[in-house]
Amino acid sequence: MPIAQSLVLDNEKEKLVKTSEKKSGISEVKKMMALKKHSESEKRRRERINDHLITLRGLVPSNEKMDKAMLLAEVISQVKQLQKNAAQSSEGLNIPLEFDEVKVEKLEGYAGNGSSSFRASLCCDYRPDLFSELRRALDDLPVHLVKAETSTLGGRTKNVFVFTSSGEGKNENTEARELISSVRGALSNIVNKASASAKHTQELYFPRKRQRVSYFDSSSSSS
Amino acid sequence: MPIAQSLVLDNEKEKLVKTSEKKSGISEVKKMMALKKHSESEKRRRERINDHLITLRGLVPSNEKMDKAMLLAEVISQVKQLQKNAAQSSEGLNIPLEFDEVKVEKLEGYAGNGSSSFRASLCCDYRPDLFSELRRALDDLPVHLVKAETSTLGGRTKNVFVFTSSGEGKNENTEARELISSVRGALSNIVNKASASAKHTQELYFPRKRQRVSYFDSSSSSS
DNA sequence: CGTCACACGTGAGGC
DNA sequence: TGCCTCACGTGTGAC
Repeated sequence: MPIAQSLVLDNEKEKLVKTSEKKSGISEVKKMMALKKHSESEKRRRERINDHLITLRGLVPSNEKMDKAMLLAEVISQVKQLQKNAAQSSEGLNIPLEFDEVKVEKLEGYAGNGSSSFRASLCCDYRPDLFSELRRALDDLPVHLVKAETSTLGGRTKNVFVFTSSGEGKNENTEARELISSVRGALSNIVNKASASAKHTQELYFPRKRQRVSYFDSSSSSS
Repeated sequence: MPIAQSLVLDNEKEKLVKTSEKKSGISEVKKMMALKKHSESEKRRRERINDHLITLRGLVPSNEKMDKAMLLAEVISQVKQLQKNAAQSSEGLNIPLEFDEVKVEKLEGYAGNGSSSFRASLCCDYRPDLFSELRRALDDLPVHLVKAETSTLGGRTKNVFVFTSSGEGKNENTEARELISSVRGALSNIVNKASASAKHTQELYFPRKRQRVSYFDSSSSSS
C-alpha cells in the first residue's frame, strides 16, 4: 500500500497534513482521534506503573539513585529476605517441630559486656511439669538467663532460652564449650524423660487444616 | 532548525531517504547501525525489567492473572505488611513491657482460607495461675488458636496469640469487631485481676544490666 | 563521540 | 466493535 509519504507528522501539535488526494476526509480524522485516545490511555497506564515504582522506591532502604531494574532487584531481595524472616519467626523458629530436638549454640552477636551469649532450644511434647523441670535445670547451671520464650502448638512445645555465662571466667572458649555441653546435657535429660513417659502421643502432627489447638494442654478436649 | 521535512520515514524496513542533497552515503549507514544498537540495548533493558517482574510474580501469593500495575500494587502491600510484621516481632513483640497492656488487632495478611486472622497480646506481671486462666478464657471464646507464644523476663511476661475466627460467619467486619472486643475484654479481665492481687511488686523494671531473671516465677527464690 | 535510562507513540492481540 | 495490556523502536537528555 503506497500510502507512504502520504502522511507527515509535523512537529507542531497534532497537525495532520495530507499530501495525497483521494479518499480524504472523515476516516482519517477518526483514526487520528483513536490514536490520540490510545496514546493518552497508554500514558495513563505508564503513569500508574511508575507511581507504583515511586512508592516502592520509598519502601526500600537504599536511596534514590537506582534505575528501574536495580530497584526491582532490590525489592525482590527485600521481599525474599522478609519472607524468610517471617517464615523463620512463624514456622521454623517458633513453631514446635514434630520431632524432639535439643540445640545449644553460641550467639555471635555481642552480649553487651565481655561475656558471650548463647541460645538454647528444645522441642518436645508438652507435659505439665516441663516448665518447673526446666527452671530447676537452668537454676543449677552457671548461666545468666536473659530471655525465655515458649510456644505451644498442637500438644508440642518449643522453648527457647537466651543466656550468658555467669562470667566466672577462665578461658572464654573453654568455658563456652563446657557450658554448651552441660546445658545440652541437662536439656537432653529433660527431653528424654519426656519421651520416656510419652503415652499420650495423639496428634503428633496435624493435617495442616482446621487443626484443633489447645493452649498448654494437649489432652483437654476443650469447647 | 529547519531539518523538518528533510527526513521521511518509509514504510519499508529501515530505509532512510534523505531528500536533501549533500553528505549522502556513509554517515547514513553509521546512523543506522547506531539505531540498531540502540534498539537492541533498549530491548535488553526491557528484558531485565520484565525478568524482575516475572520473579516478583513468583514471590507474591496471588497467582498469575495480574497486569503489571496490579502486580506492583500487590508487591507494595506485601512489603509494607512484611516490614510491619518484622518490626513488630523484632521490637515490641518479644520483650515484655514494663507496663500492663492488652492489644487485639486484625492481621492484614491472608489467613489462607476465607477467615481473617488476629493477633492478641497481653503483658503483665507473671503469676502462676496466669496460663491456666488464659487457656480457660481462650477456650470460652469462639476463636481458633493458631499460635501461642509467651516470653518471660524479669518477673514480667508477655503473651502473644495468633488466632482466626471460628468461621461461623455473619458479616465479616461485624464479626471481626465483636471478636476483637470480646477477646480484649477477656484478656483485660485477666490482666486487671493480676494487678489487683499484685503485692509482690518488686523489681518492676530492671536497670538493664545484670538483671536477675527468673523463669516463670518472680517470687520463688529458686534453686 | 558513545552509552545509558526514561517517556513516548504505535501495532498486535485479548476480552 | 472499543478498550485494554504489552512489546517494540525511536527521540531525547544526562553523563
